[in-house]
Amino acid sequence: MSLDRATMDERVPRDFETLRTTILERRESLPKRIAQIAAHALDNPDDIAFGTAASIAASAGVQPSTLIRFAQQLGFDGFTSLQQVFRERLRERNSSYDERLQALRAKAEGGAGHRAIFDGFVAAASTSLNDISRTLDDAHLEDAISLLAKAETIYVLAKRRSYPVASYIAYALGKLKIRNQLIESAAGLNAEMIGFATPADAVIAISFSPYAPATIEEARSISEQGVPIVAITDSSFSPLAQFAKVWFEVAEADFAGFRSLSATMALAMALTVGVGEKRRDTGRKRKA
Amino acid sequence: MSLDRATMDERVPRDFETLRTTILERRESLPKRIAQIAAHALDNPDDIAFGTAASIAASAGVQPSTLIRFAQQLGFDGFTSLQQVFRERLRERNSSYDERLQALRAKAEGGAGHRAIFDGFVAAASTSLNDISRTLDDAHLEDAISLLAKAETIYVLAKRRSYPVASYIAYALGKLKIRNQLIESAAGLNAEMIGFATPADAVIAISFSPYAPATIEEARSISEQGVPIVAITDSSFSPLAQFAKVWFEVAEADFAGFRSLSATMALAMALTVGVGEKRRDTGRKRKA
DNA sequence: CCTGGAATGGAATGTCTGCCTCATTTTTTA
DNA sequence: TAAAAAATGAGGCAGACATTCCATTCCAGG
Repeated sequence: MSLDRATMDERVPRDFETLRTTILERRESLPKRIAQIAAHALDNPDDIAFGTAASIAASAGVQPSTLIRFAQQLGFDGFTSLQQVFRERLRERNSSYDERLQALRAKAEGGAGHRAIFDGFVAAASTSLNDISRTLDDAHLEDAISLLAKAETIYVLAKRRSYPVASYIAYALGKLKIRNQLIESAAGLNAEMIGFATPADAVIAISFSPYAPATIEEARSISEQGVPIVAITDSSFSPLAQFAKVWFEVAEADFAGFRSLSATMALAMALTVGVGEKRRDTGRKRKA
Repeated sequence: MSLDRATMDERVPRDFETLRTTILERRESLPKRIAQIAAHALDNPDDIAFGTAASIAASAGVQPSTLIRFAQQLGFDGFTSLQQVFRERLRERNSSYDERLQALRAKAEGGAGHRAIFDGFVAAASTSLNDISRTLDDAHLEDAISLLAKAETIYVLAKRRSYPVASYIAYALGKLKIRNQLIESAAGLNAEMIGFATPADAVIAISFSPYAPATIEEARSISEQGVPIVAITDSSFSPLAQFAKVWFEVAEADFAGFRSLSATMALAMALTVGVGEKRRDTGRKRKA
């Protein structure tokens, strides 16, 4: 009993990723019905893991025998061995994101020592990132970037808890050679600084509850001068929202009374780099 | 055809969590062999999902018929329906952390528009958090917190990219009523400020490659005064590490040339709140 | 110590499984 | 266009499967 060389030389994919890559590589060269199964398999891996050859074949619209031929073509000795790979994928895949977070939170609440505190902040940051990734509105992002990209100078306005974000935005804008002005409260010259802003400029204002009165006041004053504002805040009732042309609602999780900044940071970076890219593109177009 | 009332009234657990709870509730009242299976099922849910009645029974050390009786006792009409619940659990559990990150990264690389940039930063932040969660040394954390908790004044030293973290630490320490001094470069009075520090104080210094020369220089000068330093940096070759009593290696992922700050932030928060807690505890002990 | 009923073990059963084979169709090659 | 090769469909078969049934064991109550 001897298998032909081609079959023997072929390494049988033992893990899902390899299998996936193999299938995608050969996609073009596969017979019609086999390709049909290949597509179905990659689209519904869970069905392959749990179904029977007959049920899978039916839902892929082919004969069971074709399914077996598909498996054999990949180097498996039958459908069952192929199925093992799909099952292993479910079995070995890490605990879900939620389970991981739950574990972290459990450690943070029940755990002793300072490691628990650390875990709590990591969990809060992860949760925040997860939330914003789900809820961020693409259109708002585009609008905000367009608005900021047109500005001559970008003013960055934030106090207290939000100030670290503002300082990072200022740093990043500087690195991208985008003219910007961080409005700090240090020297008490904010009113004068704000006075320089014109409708050709733009503002990134960041404030979360409890809103720093100074931030609100400055935002009002600068919006009355006709300067468009992009706001990052935490609810639609935020006083910042009413002054803003575009505003983002960012819900940050908190731990030990300190809210995370990770989601706000990610958004801030996206805005900054987005503006940088947009300016480069526009610049190129103008030159051309 | 009529089922007896007891069976009819009993709601069949349709999801894994309900099933789990039900089993744990009845644990005491279950016959020996059935309990044996119950324990095995909750300990090896994946095996129940994939195995056959015979294989599961064997690995639990019972007869297949007992397995079926177990399922029926829970209100299922057979082993197969019970198995569905275990399979559903695997099917519905969210895609793994890695898959989620890969998807984000894929979108960030392949995707168009500014959403891709945002996804990239979220992915970088998640990766960083994940990494630090794995690699952070609990002992270092304890050491650093002890060191900082004893300090009369905590000096916070960071420039450029790390400055946002420093400003957040300063903000948080302030909220916790812990005396601290942020060393900014603004007024050029850093040397004088540093001169005030004594060995009874402590420093949190943050710097990543390319290390801001000023930060290094100030760290050196302050350590020569005998002030202990807790450093957050990115490699053991960092010039900061040599001056530090305790140092943390934080590997931040980057996107579009900007490194994430999320891991550093989480660590910074943990240090800050950890010091706050330690001080409260010590205060209580002293009073008592 | 007996006894009735529940719990358990193990073999019997009928269904369904994966896989093979072979006839038929489609595609490729000459 | 004819012949050869590959791909496909469909039925059949051996084995594995979940389940049932019945004999045996265990255990509480008298």
